[in-house]
Amino acid sequence: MADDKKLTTRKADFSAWYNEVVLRAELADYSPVRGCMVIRPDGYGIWERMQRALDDMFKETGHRNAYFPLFIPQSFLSKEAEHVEGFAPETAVVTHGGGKLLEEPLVVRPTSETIIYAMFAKWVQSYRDLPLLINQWANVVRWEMRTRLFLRTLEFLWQEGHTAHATHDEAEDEARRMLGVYRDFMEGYMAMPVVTGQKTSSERFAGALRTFSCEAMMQDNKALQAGTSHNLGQNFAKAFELKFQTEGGDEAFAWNTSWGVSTRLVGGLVMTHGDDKGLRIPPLLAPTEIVIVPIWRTDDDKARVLEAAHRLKASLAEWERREPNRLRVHLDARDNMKPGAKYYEWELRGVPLRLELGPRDLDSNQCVLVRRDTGTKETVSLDTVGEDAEVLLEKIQDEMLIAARDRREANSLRGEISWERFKDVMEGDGAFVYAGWCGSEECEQQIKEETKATIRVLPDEEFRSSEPMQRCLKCGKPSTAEALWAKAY
RNA sequence: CGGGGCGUAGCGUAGCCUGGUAUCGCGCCUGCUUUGGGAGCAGGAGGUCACCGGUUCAAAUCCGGUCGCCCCGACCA
Repeated sequence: MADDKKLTTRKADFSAWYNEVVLRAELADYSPVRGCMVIRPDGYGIWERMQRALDDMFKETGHRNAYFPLFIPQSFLSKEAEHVEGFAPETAVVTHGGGKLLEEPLVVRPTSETIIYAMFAKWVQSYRDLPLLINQWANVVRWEMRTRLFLRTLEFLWQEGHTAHATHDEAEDEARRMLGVYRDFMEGYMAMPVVTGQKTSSERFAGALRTFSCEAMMQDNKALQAGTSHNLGQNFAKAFELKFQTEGGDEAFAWNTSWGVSTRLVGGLVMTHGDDKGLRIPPLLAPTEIVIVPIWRTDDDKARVLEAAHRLKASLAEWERREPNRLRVHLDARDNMKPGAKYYEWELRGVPLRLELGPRDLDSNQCVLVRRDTGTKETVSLDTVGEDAEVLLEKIQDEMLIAARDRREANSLRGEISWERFKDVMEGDGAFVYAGWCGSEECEQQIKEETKATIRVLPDEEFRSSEPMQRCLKCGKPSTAEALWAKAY
């Protein structure tokens, strides 16, 4: 009986643990359609908070939201050679409408570059129309072979930013800027540290000049590509006649960028912070930050504790915290469950702070605050609980990021590494390995075949090792770039 | 698409080999006692045994087929 209440541990089976947490914390459920998922209110609540934060950041950097159609004429996809090659195999295609065969099949968007740049071409005539900075929140469909809740489903929710610029350098700056926005969000809100850098040509987005990525380490030491930003060069502009007149009167193709993050981030959150008790949600993304669990013994106690708990909830919800928005508080007044059972449930659901309130507390005008991340308890006065809770939530947010970064660094390897040792590491517990690379696709490919590890990114300077790499991990020839190797989702 | 596993109540399962009234736990409903780390007792509701066909007096069980899901690989955010 105790057994089916316990989660599979991360150590015993990380993949099973992940599925159980997602299902039992009610983030999502399997749907009647293969490979598709239903995002339940607790999961969607996290996504909504992610959306809100990201959307504000996009607006601050000058972008505006728009919406483009779900259906894309099949011919559009074919206009950019690499793009069609990359995405055609995984598209869903509508061939019939209203019972009739369509003249041209419609692809359900796997991503919207083609239809968006076709529209940009209509809207841009002059350099004065640039830059054009657009974002859309949408669903997309990719017919994947194998799916996993949040990490890879046939349909998923995301945002895709699409911009057009007058010069290569402006586009490059934009792609870089948005990668930075992603990083700020992932670290600041998700408490999920990332390594940023550039993808090698084999991992580059289909149709892009350069792809930049944020890579996060999950608790099984595998990498999760959490967000990408692409400098598309003029590839799509040329395919869709996205031209403008320059200041000097010449005609030129625009330079594009695109960048996106998806509901996959929710999966990343689970695998970054979850523990063997369940989910741990960083306060800034938690739909509920504080759960009040009232405790009573007698009917008299029950009445006065519940009354006090309602008042406490109201006063916490009114608390004028320094950051915008009020404390998000839930009172668990269910009377058919004992407090202990409630504790387990809210721990599973990942609410960052639990507030216990019982007769003894009331008698001394106090309550108990329990942190979900560390399990530590502290007793605080009811007169100051709003401020105490606010301070504690900020602390939890900060310390979750520190803990996640410490874990990543503890599982990262730097410096000279032999090929044999590298293989052992990848066969064993896995790691982020910073190692030299000769720059050849052959070595990259061989390493992937032999170890399943891939180059996640050629890391940006701040992540690179203090000593430059001398030799390629595989072939021993002089290294041309430091690479971050890991197995990936 | 290859390999493996599985479809029995809301969830998890036993039964299948050897055909004969559908098993248990959790959850749910009612009542009483409980409530500071997963409550107890009593009573109760809930099932086209994935689907189609066959064999048989009789099929969850045997035979044939179909569908679906999960896990592991090749593809990918």
